[in-house]
Order: sequence, then C-alpha cells, then structure tokens
Amino acid sequence: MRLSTKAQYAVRAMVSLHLHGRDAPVSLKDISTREDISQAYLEQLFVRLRRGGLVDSVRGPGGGYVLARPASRIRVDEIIESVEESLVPVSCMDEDGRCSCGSQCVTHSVWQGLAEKIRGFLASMTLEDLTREARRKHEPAETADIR
Amino acid sequence: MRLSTKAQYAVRAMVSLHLHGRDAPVSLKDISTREDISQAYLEQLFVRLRRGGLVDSVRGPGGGYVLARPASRIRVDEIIESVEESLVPVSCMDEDGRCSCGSQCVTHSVWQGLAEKIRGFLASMTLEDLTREARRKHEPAETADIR
DNA sequence: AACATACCTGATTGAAACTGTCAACTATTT
DNA sequence: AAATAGTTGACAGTTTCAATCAGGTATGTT
Repeated sequence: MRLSTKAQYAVRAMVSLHLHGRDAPVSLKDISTREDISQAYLEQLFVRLRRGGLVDSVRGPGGGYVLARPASRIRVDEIIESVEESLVPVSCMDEDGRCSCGSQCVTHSVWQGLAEKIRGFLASMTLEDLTREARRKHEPAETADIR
Repeated sequence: MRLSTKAQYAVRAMVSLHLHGRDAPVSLKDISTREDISQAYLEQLFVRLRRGGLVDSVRGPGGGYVLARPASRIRVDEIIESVEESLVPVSCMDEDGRCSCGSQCVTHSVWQGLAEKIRGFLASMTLEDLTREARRKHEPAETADIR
C-alpha cells in the first residue's frame, strides 16, 4: 500500500515550483538542485503534469514551468493522478467504483469505501495549503517579517 | 497505490472461513475450492494470519483453521497488516507517523494524514460486518428463512 | 503400526512494476 | 548562430510481487 516515488516527488516539486515561482518560470534545473531529484526524472514527471493541465511550459532561455492555475485551485489528488495511474486500491475496480469481478466479490464495498476515503482526503488539500505549511516550516523569519 | 493481492485474498479467505466455519474447522482445501485461490498460496497467508493471532490451527484429519476471536472483534486492518508490511503510504515513515527524512520533508503532513484516514477506515470495519454483507448478497433465500 | 489428512516451512522462479538514465530533438530568446 | 530549456521515446537495473514446489511435521483413524 505504497504511493510511488513519482507521486511523492511530483507533490514536492509542485510545492517547490509554487514556493519559488512567484513571478517568473522555474526551470527543472532549479527544482532538481533544490529538491535533489534528478533532472531527467523531473522531465518525465512534468510532461505528465503538463498534460494533466496543472502546469504550463515556457521554452527558451529563462523558461521553465509555471502553475496553470492559482495554487488554491490545484488539488493534491490531481497532482498524484497526473503522474500515477490510479488511487483505487484494487485492480478490478475502475475510478468510478465499477467492478469487473461481478457479484461474487463480497469484499467490494471495503475497497470502494477505502477508495472514497483516500480520494476524499487528497481532494480536500490544495497546493496552497501545502505551500503555506512549507513556508511556515522553512522560513519562520520571513513569516515574522510580514507582521 | 495498490493493495497487494495478498491483502485482498486474505480478507476474502477470512470472510469465507467465518461464513462456512460455524462449528468445525475449515480446511485450506475447502477455501481454495470456494474462493479459487491456490492452496499453496493460502498456506503462506494463513501462516501469517496465525502468527498475527487472528486464527488458530487444528492439525490432522478433519482439521483446518478457526477464528481465534469472535468475528466482531477482528478488524479488517488487522487482517491486512498480518499479511502485508504496512498501511503507511510512504516508505520514509513508520507506523506511528515518525519520519526519517527530518524537517525538510514539507509534504510530511499529507502522508501522515492520509495514513490516518486509511488506518481509521479499515479499523472501523470488522469481519462480522463483511460477513453479514456477504450473507445478504450471496444467499438472500437463507436470510428470508430466518424470519 | 500404518496410513491419510492437513498444517508447516523455506526455497525458488517468473513476471511485472518501479526507478532512474540516456540520447537526440525542437522551440525560443539573445 | 549560439545558448537555454522543454520534449520525447527507448532502455536497463533493481526490486517487489505472485505463485509454485518440494519436503517436512503433527494428529486422528483403521
């Protein structure tokens, strides 16, 4: 019952992107350095994040990635599902709780309920929430400066 | 984010055990036939279920397995954790939410919260709950007979 | 005592998934 | 044109998972 590192890295990278990209695009090179994730691997992730409509790319010198929407409207479950197949805990069930194993599946409701809990929780958190917390943790001085 | 088949099989097998084992022990051969899971694989699972204190074994002819406790006091999370390592979604975190990645782990709280949701849900369901539902699904006639 | 049943254990194998890298390419700015 | 940076697809090493196999031990029956 493990989330892939892809999912974990993607969330971290998105937090990093929002945290350091107030105005200009952030290059993968920067994120790679800050988060200590190989640039080649980040490339894989950001292709999917872009296809998922979560980030936009800016090519050429000074380019990089920017959020496609305000951070308050990017949910954590969207980030994870962009880079990973599924949040549903069993393979016989699709995203909408439909099950291919028919009526003999007496444990169906457990997995369905579990899927809803997982989805519900991750959909209740936004990138804005995570970033706020990261700011509080990393640079308490900055927070104090704001008054 | 998939549960292993071990976990799924274990839950199904436990439901089957309770469903057909009112009085006498149930052999793995029976469960294997009913649930269409190889007996050799079931043996692996039941070794762990036994070590986890969820079932007791009865050796010799006519033997098999019986629940170690009333079904109402066997939680689904116990079954899964007996056969699988962990319900925590990331590898840097232990069962109690302690994290080896230190303070730089800005996404810590997401995984911790998620772990609690998963655990909480699976701990809220008992084998009795599942079996009741299975009975309702499989043999509505029998239920009607009870009156 | 011999036999059958059924649990018990560890080793092993084959397949799949995951993680991460590489190389080559295209677009854009300076 | 030269440098930056995103884009893409292929690939390999490792790990995990699923499942099987072979052989063992305990216990009840005849």
